Amino acid sequence: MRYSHQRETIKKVVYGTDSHPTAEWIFRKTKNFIPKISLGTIYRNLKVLAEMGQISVINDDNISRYDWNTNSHNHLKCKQCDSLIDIQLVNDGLISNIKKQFKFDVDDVEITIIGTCSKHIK
Amino acid sequence: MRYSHQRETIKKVVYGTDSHPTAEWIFRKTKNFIPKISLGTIYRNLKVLAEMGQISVINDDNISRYDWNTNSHNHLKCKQCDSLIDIQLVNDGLISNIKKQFKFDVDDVEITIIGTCSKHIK
DNA sequence: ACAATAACTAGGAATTATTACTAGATAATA
DNA sequence: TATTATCTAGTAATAATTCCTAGTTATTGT
Repeated sequence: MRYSHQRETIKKVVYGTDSHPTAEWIFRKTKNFIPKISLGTIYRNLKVLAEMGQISVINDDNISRYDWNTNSHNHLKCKQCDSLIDIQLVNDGLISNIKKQFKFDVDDVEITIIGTCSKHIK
Repeated sequence: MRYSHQRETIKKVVYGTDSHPTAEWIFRKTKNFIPKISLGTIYRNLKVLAEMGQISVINDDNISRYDWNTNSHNHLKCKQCDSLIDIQLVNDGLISNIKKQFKFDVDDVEITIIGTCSKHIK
């Protein structure tokens, strides 16, 4: 893996937000630093960064979002403003329970809680 | 909403499997009954069936899968064979806890457990 | 049963997100 | 500094899904 200015810049952009941005958003932001960067470069580097475990990919309504936070965590998804909020749920017994009950080796637990965030509740 | 032979057939196809099929799979199956049906008709009717609450939509790796089971339930997703297995986890306190802790009105809790299913564990 | 009509369909074009391809640019190395 | 393997920009291709339209069909009132 060779150093690349593009990849480092993309990484900084992802690390600079909590907004779980899409590739398109990252593209627009990165263009502020490298105006001639192409969308293909964004996708290719997001993929390798994910493979290297430096960012994680979130699957939201058939579009990929990216997250600097690679620790296993969960999301509140607001239907009204479409935002994703990070939370940390503790599911102590869950993994061993699943393993016992279904003979299923757990790698990851994805929990997304869908509803309405505090901004829209009066 | 008018009766439509196409929609009824699509619904039967979805209700006839536990495999969480994609639109493409449903298209192929439905063609056995209505050879000239078009993919657009499949998508349009899957959408209205979902809006009517007669089927549910699962978001799996940026492709939509459909499920006759509209009760809130969870999935085990096997990395090896890419299958989705229905399970029912009880999260009693979770919803009221989320509401209290984050002032977030919960509509639905999506839990997908990713790993390796029993078929691949010797 | 029949005509009027609003909703539905087939077929294809358009859109969106993403990946693939290629000639030229650039980081690593000797 | 020359070599070379990897990377990029730009563009074409692909995949999933939605949109559009002329023609078809279920429904409703007669």
